Amino acid sequence: MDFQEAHDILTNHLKASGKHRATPERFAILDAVLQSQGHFDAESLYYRMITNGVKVSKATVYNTLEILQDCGLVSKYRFAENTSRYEKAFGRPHHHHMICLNCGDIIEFVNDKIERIQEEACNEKNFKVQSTTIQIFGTCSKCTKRP
Amino acid sequence: MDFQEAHDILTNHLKASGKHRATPERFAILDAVLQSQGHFDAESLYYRMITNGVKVSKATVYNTLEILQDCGLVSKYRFAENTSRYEKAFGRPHHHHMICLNCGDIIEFVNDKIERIQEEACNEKNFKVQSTTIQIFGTCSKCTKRP
DNA sequence: CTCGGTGCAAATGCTTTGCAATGTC
DNA sequence: GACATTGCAAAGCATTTGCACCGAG
Repeated sequence: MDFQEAHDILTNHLKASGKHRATPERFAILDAVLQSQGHFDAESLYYRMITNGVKVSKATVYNTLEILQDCGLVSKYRFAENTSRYEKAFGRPHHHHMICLNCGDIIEFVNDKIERIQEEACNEKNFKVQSTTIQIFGTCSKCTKRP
Repeated sequence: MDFQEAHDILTNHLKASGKHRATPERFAILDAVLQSQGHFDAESLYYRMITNGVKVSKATVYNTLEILQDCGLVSKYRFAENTSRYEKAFGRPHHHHMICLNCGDIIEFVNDKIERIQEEACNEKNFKVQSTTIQIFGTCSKCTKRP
C-alpha cells in the first residue's frame, strides 16, 4: 500500500476541482482509510481516529469520505442494514459481494466475464457506465453447515 | 396481473408462517402495490392509499412491505438516495437496474448469461443464493446527448 | 378468549446543516 | 484578506417502536 501515491491522487483531485483545499483533516482521514481492513462505517472510522488521538469531527469524516469516493480512493456500499459501508478502493481490483443474511459475513469475488457482459449490456442501451455493484444475498457455506 | 393469484400467495405465506394473521390492511397494501407502476417508496404508497380513502398507518405499510418481500411479491432496492425503493415482483422476470446519476432515470435490463455466471460463482464458494441485485450507475443515452 | 396487528406519536439513529471560528491559498 | 473548511450541536428524515385498543382465529 503506497500512501504517497494515494496522497497524490487526493491532492490532484482537490486541485483539479478548483475550489477544494488541501486540509490536514482530509489527509488524516485518507490515512485512516488506508490503514483499514475490509468494510467499515463512518462512525467506526471516526472513533478509530479519535482513539488514536487524531482530532476530527464526524461531519468532516462524512464530507471527506464523499470526496474520497469521488476520486476513486474509496467505495461506498449499502448492504441490508441502515448504515453505509465503505472500503478502501486504492490498489484493489474491482470486485463484488456476497452477503450472508445469517452471520453478516461479506465474501468478495471477482469475475471478468460478468464485467464484460455488463459492458455489452450498457453499450446496447448507450448507457455510459461510471460504477457497478453486484450484491448477492444468501447463506454462506459456514452457516449452511451448522444451523 | 392476476390479483387473485397474488392474494393466494400472500394468504399461503401468512398461514405457513404459523403466527401471521390475514388482516384487511395487508391485502389492501398488496392491492395498492399491484396497482403500482415502476418503483415507489413507502411514503408515496402510503399517501396514495390515504388519498384513495384506504385507511392505513405508515407503520403498517412498512411492516407489510417487509412481509410482501418475504414472499417474493415485492422487491426492495436502495439506489443512491436515502430512501428504500420498492417494486412489485409478481408476474415479472428477474431483472437489474441501470441508474442515471444525472436525471435519476432507472433502466431495467434482463441478462440470462449474468444470471448463470453468478450461479457458478456461488457454487464455487458454496454460497446459497437467496436474491441478487446488480446496479449500474452512470449516464443514460438521453443525458449523454444533451448536456 | 387469546394474542398478533393496528394506529398513532414519540423515539431512534444515520447523516446533514447552520454558524462562528479557523486556516488555506 | 477571502472564502472554503472545520467542529460542534442541533436539525432532518426514513424507519422503528411502545402502548392501548382492536379483531382474526
